[in-house]
Amino acid sequence: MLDRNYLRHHAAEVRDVLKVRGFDFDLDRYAALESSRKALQEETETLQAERNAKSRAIGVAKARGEDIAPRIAEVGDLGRRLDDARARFDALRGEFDGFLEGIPNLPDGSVPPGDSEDENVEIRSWGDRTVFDFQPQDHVDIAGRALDFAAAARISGARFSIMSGDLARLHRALAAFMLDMHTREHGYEELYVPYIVNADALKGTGQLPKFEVEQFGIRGDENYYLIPTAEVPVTNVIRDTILPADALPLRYVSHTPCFRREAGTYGKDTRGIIRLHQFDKVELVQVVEPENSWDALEELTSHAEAVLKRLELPYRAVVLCGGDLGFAAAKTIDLEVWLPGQGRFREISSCSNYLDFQARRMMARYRAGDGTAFVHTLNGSGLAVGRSLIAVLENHQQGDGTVRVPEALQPYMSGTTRLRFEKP
RNA sequence: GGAGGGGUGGCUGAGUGGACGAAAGCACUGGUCUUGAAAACCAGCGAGGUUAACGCCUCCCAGGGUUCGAAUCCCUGCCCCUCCGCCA
Repeated sequence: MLDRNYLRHHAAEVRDVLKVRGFDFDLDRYAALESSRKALQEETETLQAERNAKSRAIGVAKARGEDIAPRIAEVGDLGRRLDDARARFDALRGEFDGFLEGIPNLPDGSVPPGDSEDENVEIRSWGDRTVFDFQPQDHVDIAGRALDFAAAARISGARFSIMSGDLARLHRALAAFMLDMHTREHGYEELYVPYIVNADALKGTGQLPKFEVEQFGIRGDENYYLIPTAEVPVTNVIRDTILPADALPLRYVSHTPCFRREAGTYGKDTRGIIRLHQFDKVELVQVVEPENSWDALEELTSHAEAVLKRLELPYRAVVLCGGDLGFAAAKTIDLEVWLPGQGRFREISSCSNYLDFQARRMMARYRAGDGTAFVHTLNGSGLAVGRSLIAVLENHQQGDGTVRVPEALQPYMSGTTRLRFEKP
């Protein structure tokens, strides 16, 4: 949610900045809503003030033992007029709130223009694209019988998977490794959180009301949803709170499954486990003082990068262009890992600074000097576990059909250095 | 699932339908005193909206209702606690 007060004085500027992300801010509608708001608020509050004054006078008169009947008569239809004004004001406010909730965050000045991911800008890269002296396979062929889509389809449907044996174990090892690294080396506190959240939580982080179709709702209960990312429960930990200044920064890491409808992606990434309705992710969340959030974005991104390096996976970092930027983010740096099976870089982490956009929706504040101020929130994948699994399989495959277990993962695999998966 | 008891500021906790955004204590901030600190004393101290400002408005879990007037009375929901039952 944008700052209403800022919007009031910089509406035209906001419209121009939002063009960077291809959002059309309706200045006329905004002006109309704002002027109605002002008129209705004034009318309502004037009537309230009048009612308060008269009621108070009745109280005083009664205490003195005077006859209050004439005073009550004087109130007349004030109550009805007030109810009427308030009803109109409430209706307008609902409309206004809906309008404001639908406005995405302002992109930072450093966000490059562009309409699609093709216009994202690479800012750095690490490692060389893996080369093979044999014909590399993709993760589906490497994993062989350890990946069962047919059974998953029978149980659940398309875009689900079942992993077995060493593959399931490798998946678990990746998550455990990431959690340990972030808690022991990067100063994050591990959180175990609910996988089902209410609508307010999703509203707080910005998935609702605009992206309802991408969420899995719980049947029979409009208010409950499966989490699309740990960002939702973890960031909402601070909803409706005023944190003491010395509590910041908060650094949380959480491993959860993520559930996404993947609406609008039919026919895309249908092979393998690149895009599923359910996948695991280790998520990093930071809550910081406003002046530190840009440094925090760099830091958080470097924490995610550290995982890729330790797993010996070549990657590049790109800044998302305006058109590719998520609704709530002011700036996002994606980490893309090299996938030999696809011959291209694919997103494996998305690190964003939301500034006070989420904090404003969540009413998450801290004590700053005399008063309170909204915190800044950030998050990033550290990393997506399923895609990390793909990357390990494809980058560390050997000519003899085995997969080398990177040294960092070996302690989590009882020292195993090579994996061999049964072929169908 | 059954029975009962509760939700009031950062915390504890008073609050009779009328001067209550709300006693008191703790915590916190400033001051006096002190070589310094502690103690004591004095003062300040919830959040949000709106306004150029004075001010006005809203908020005592949430939503309805009664009333000239609701923290207070009524209804519904949510959450917490205790006991019983069930359960991993």
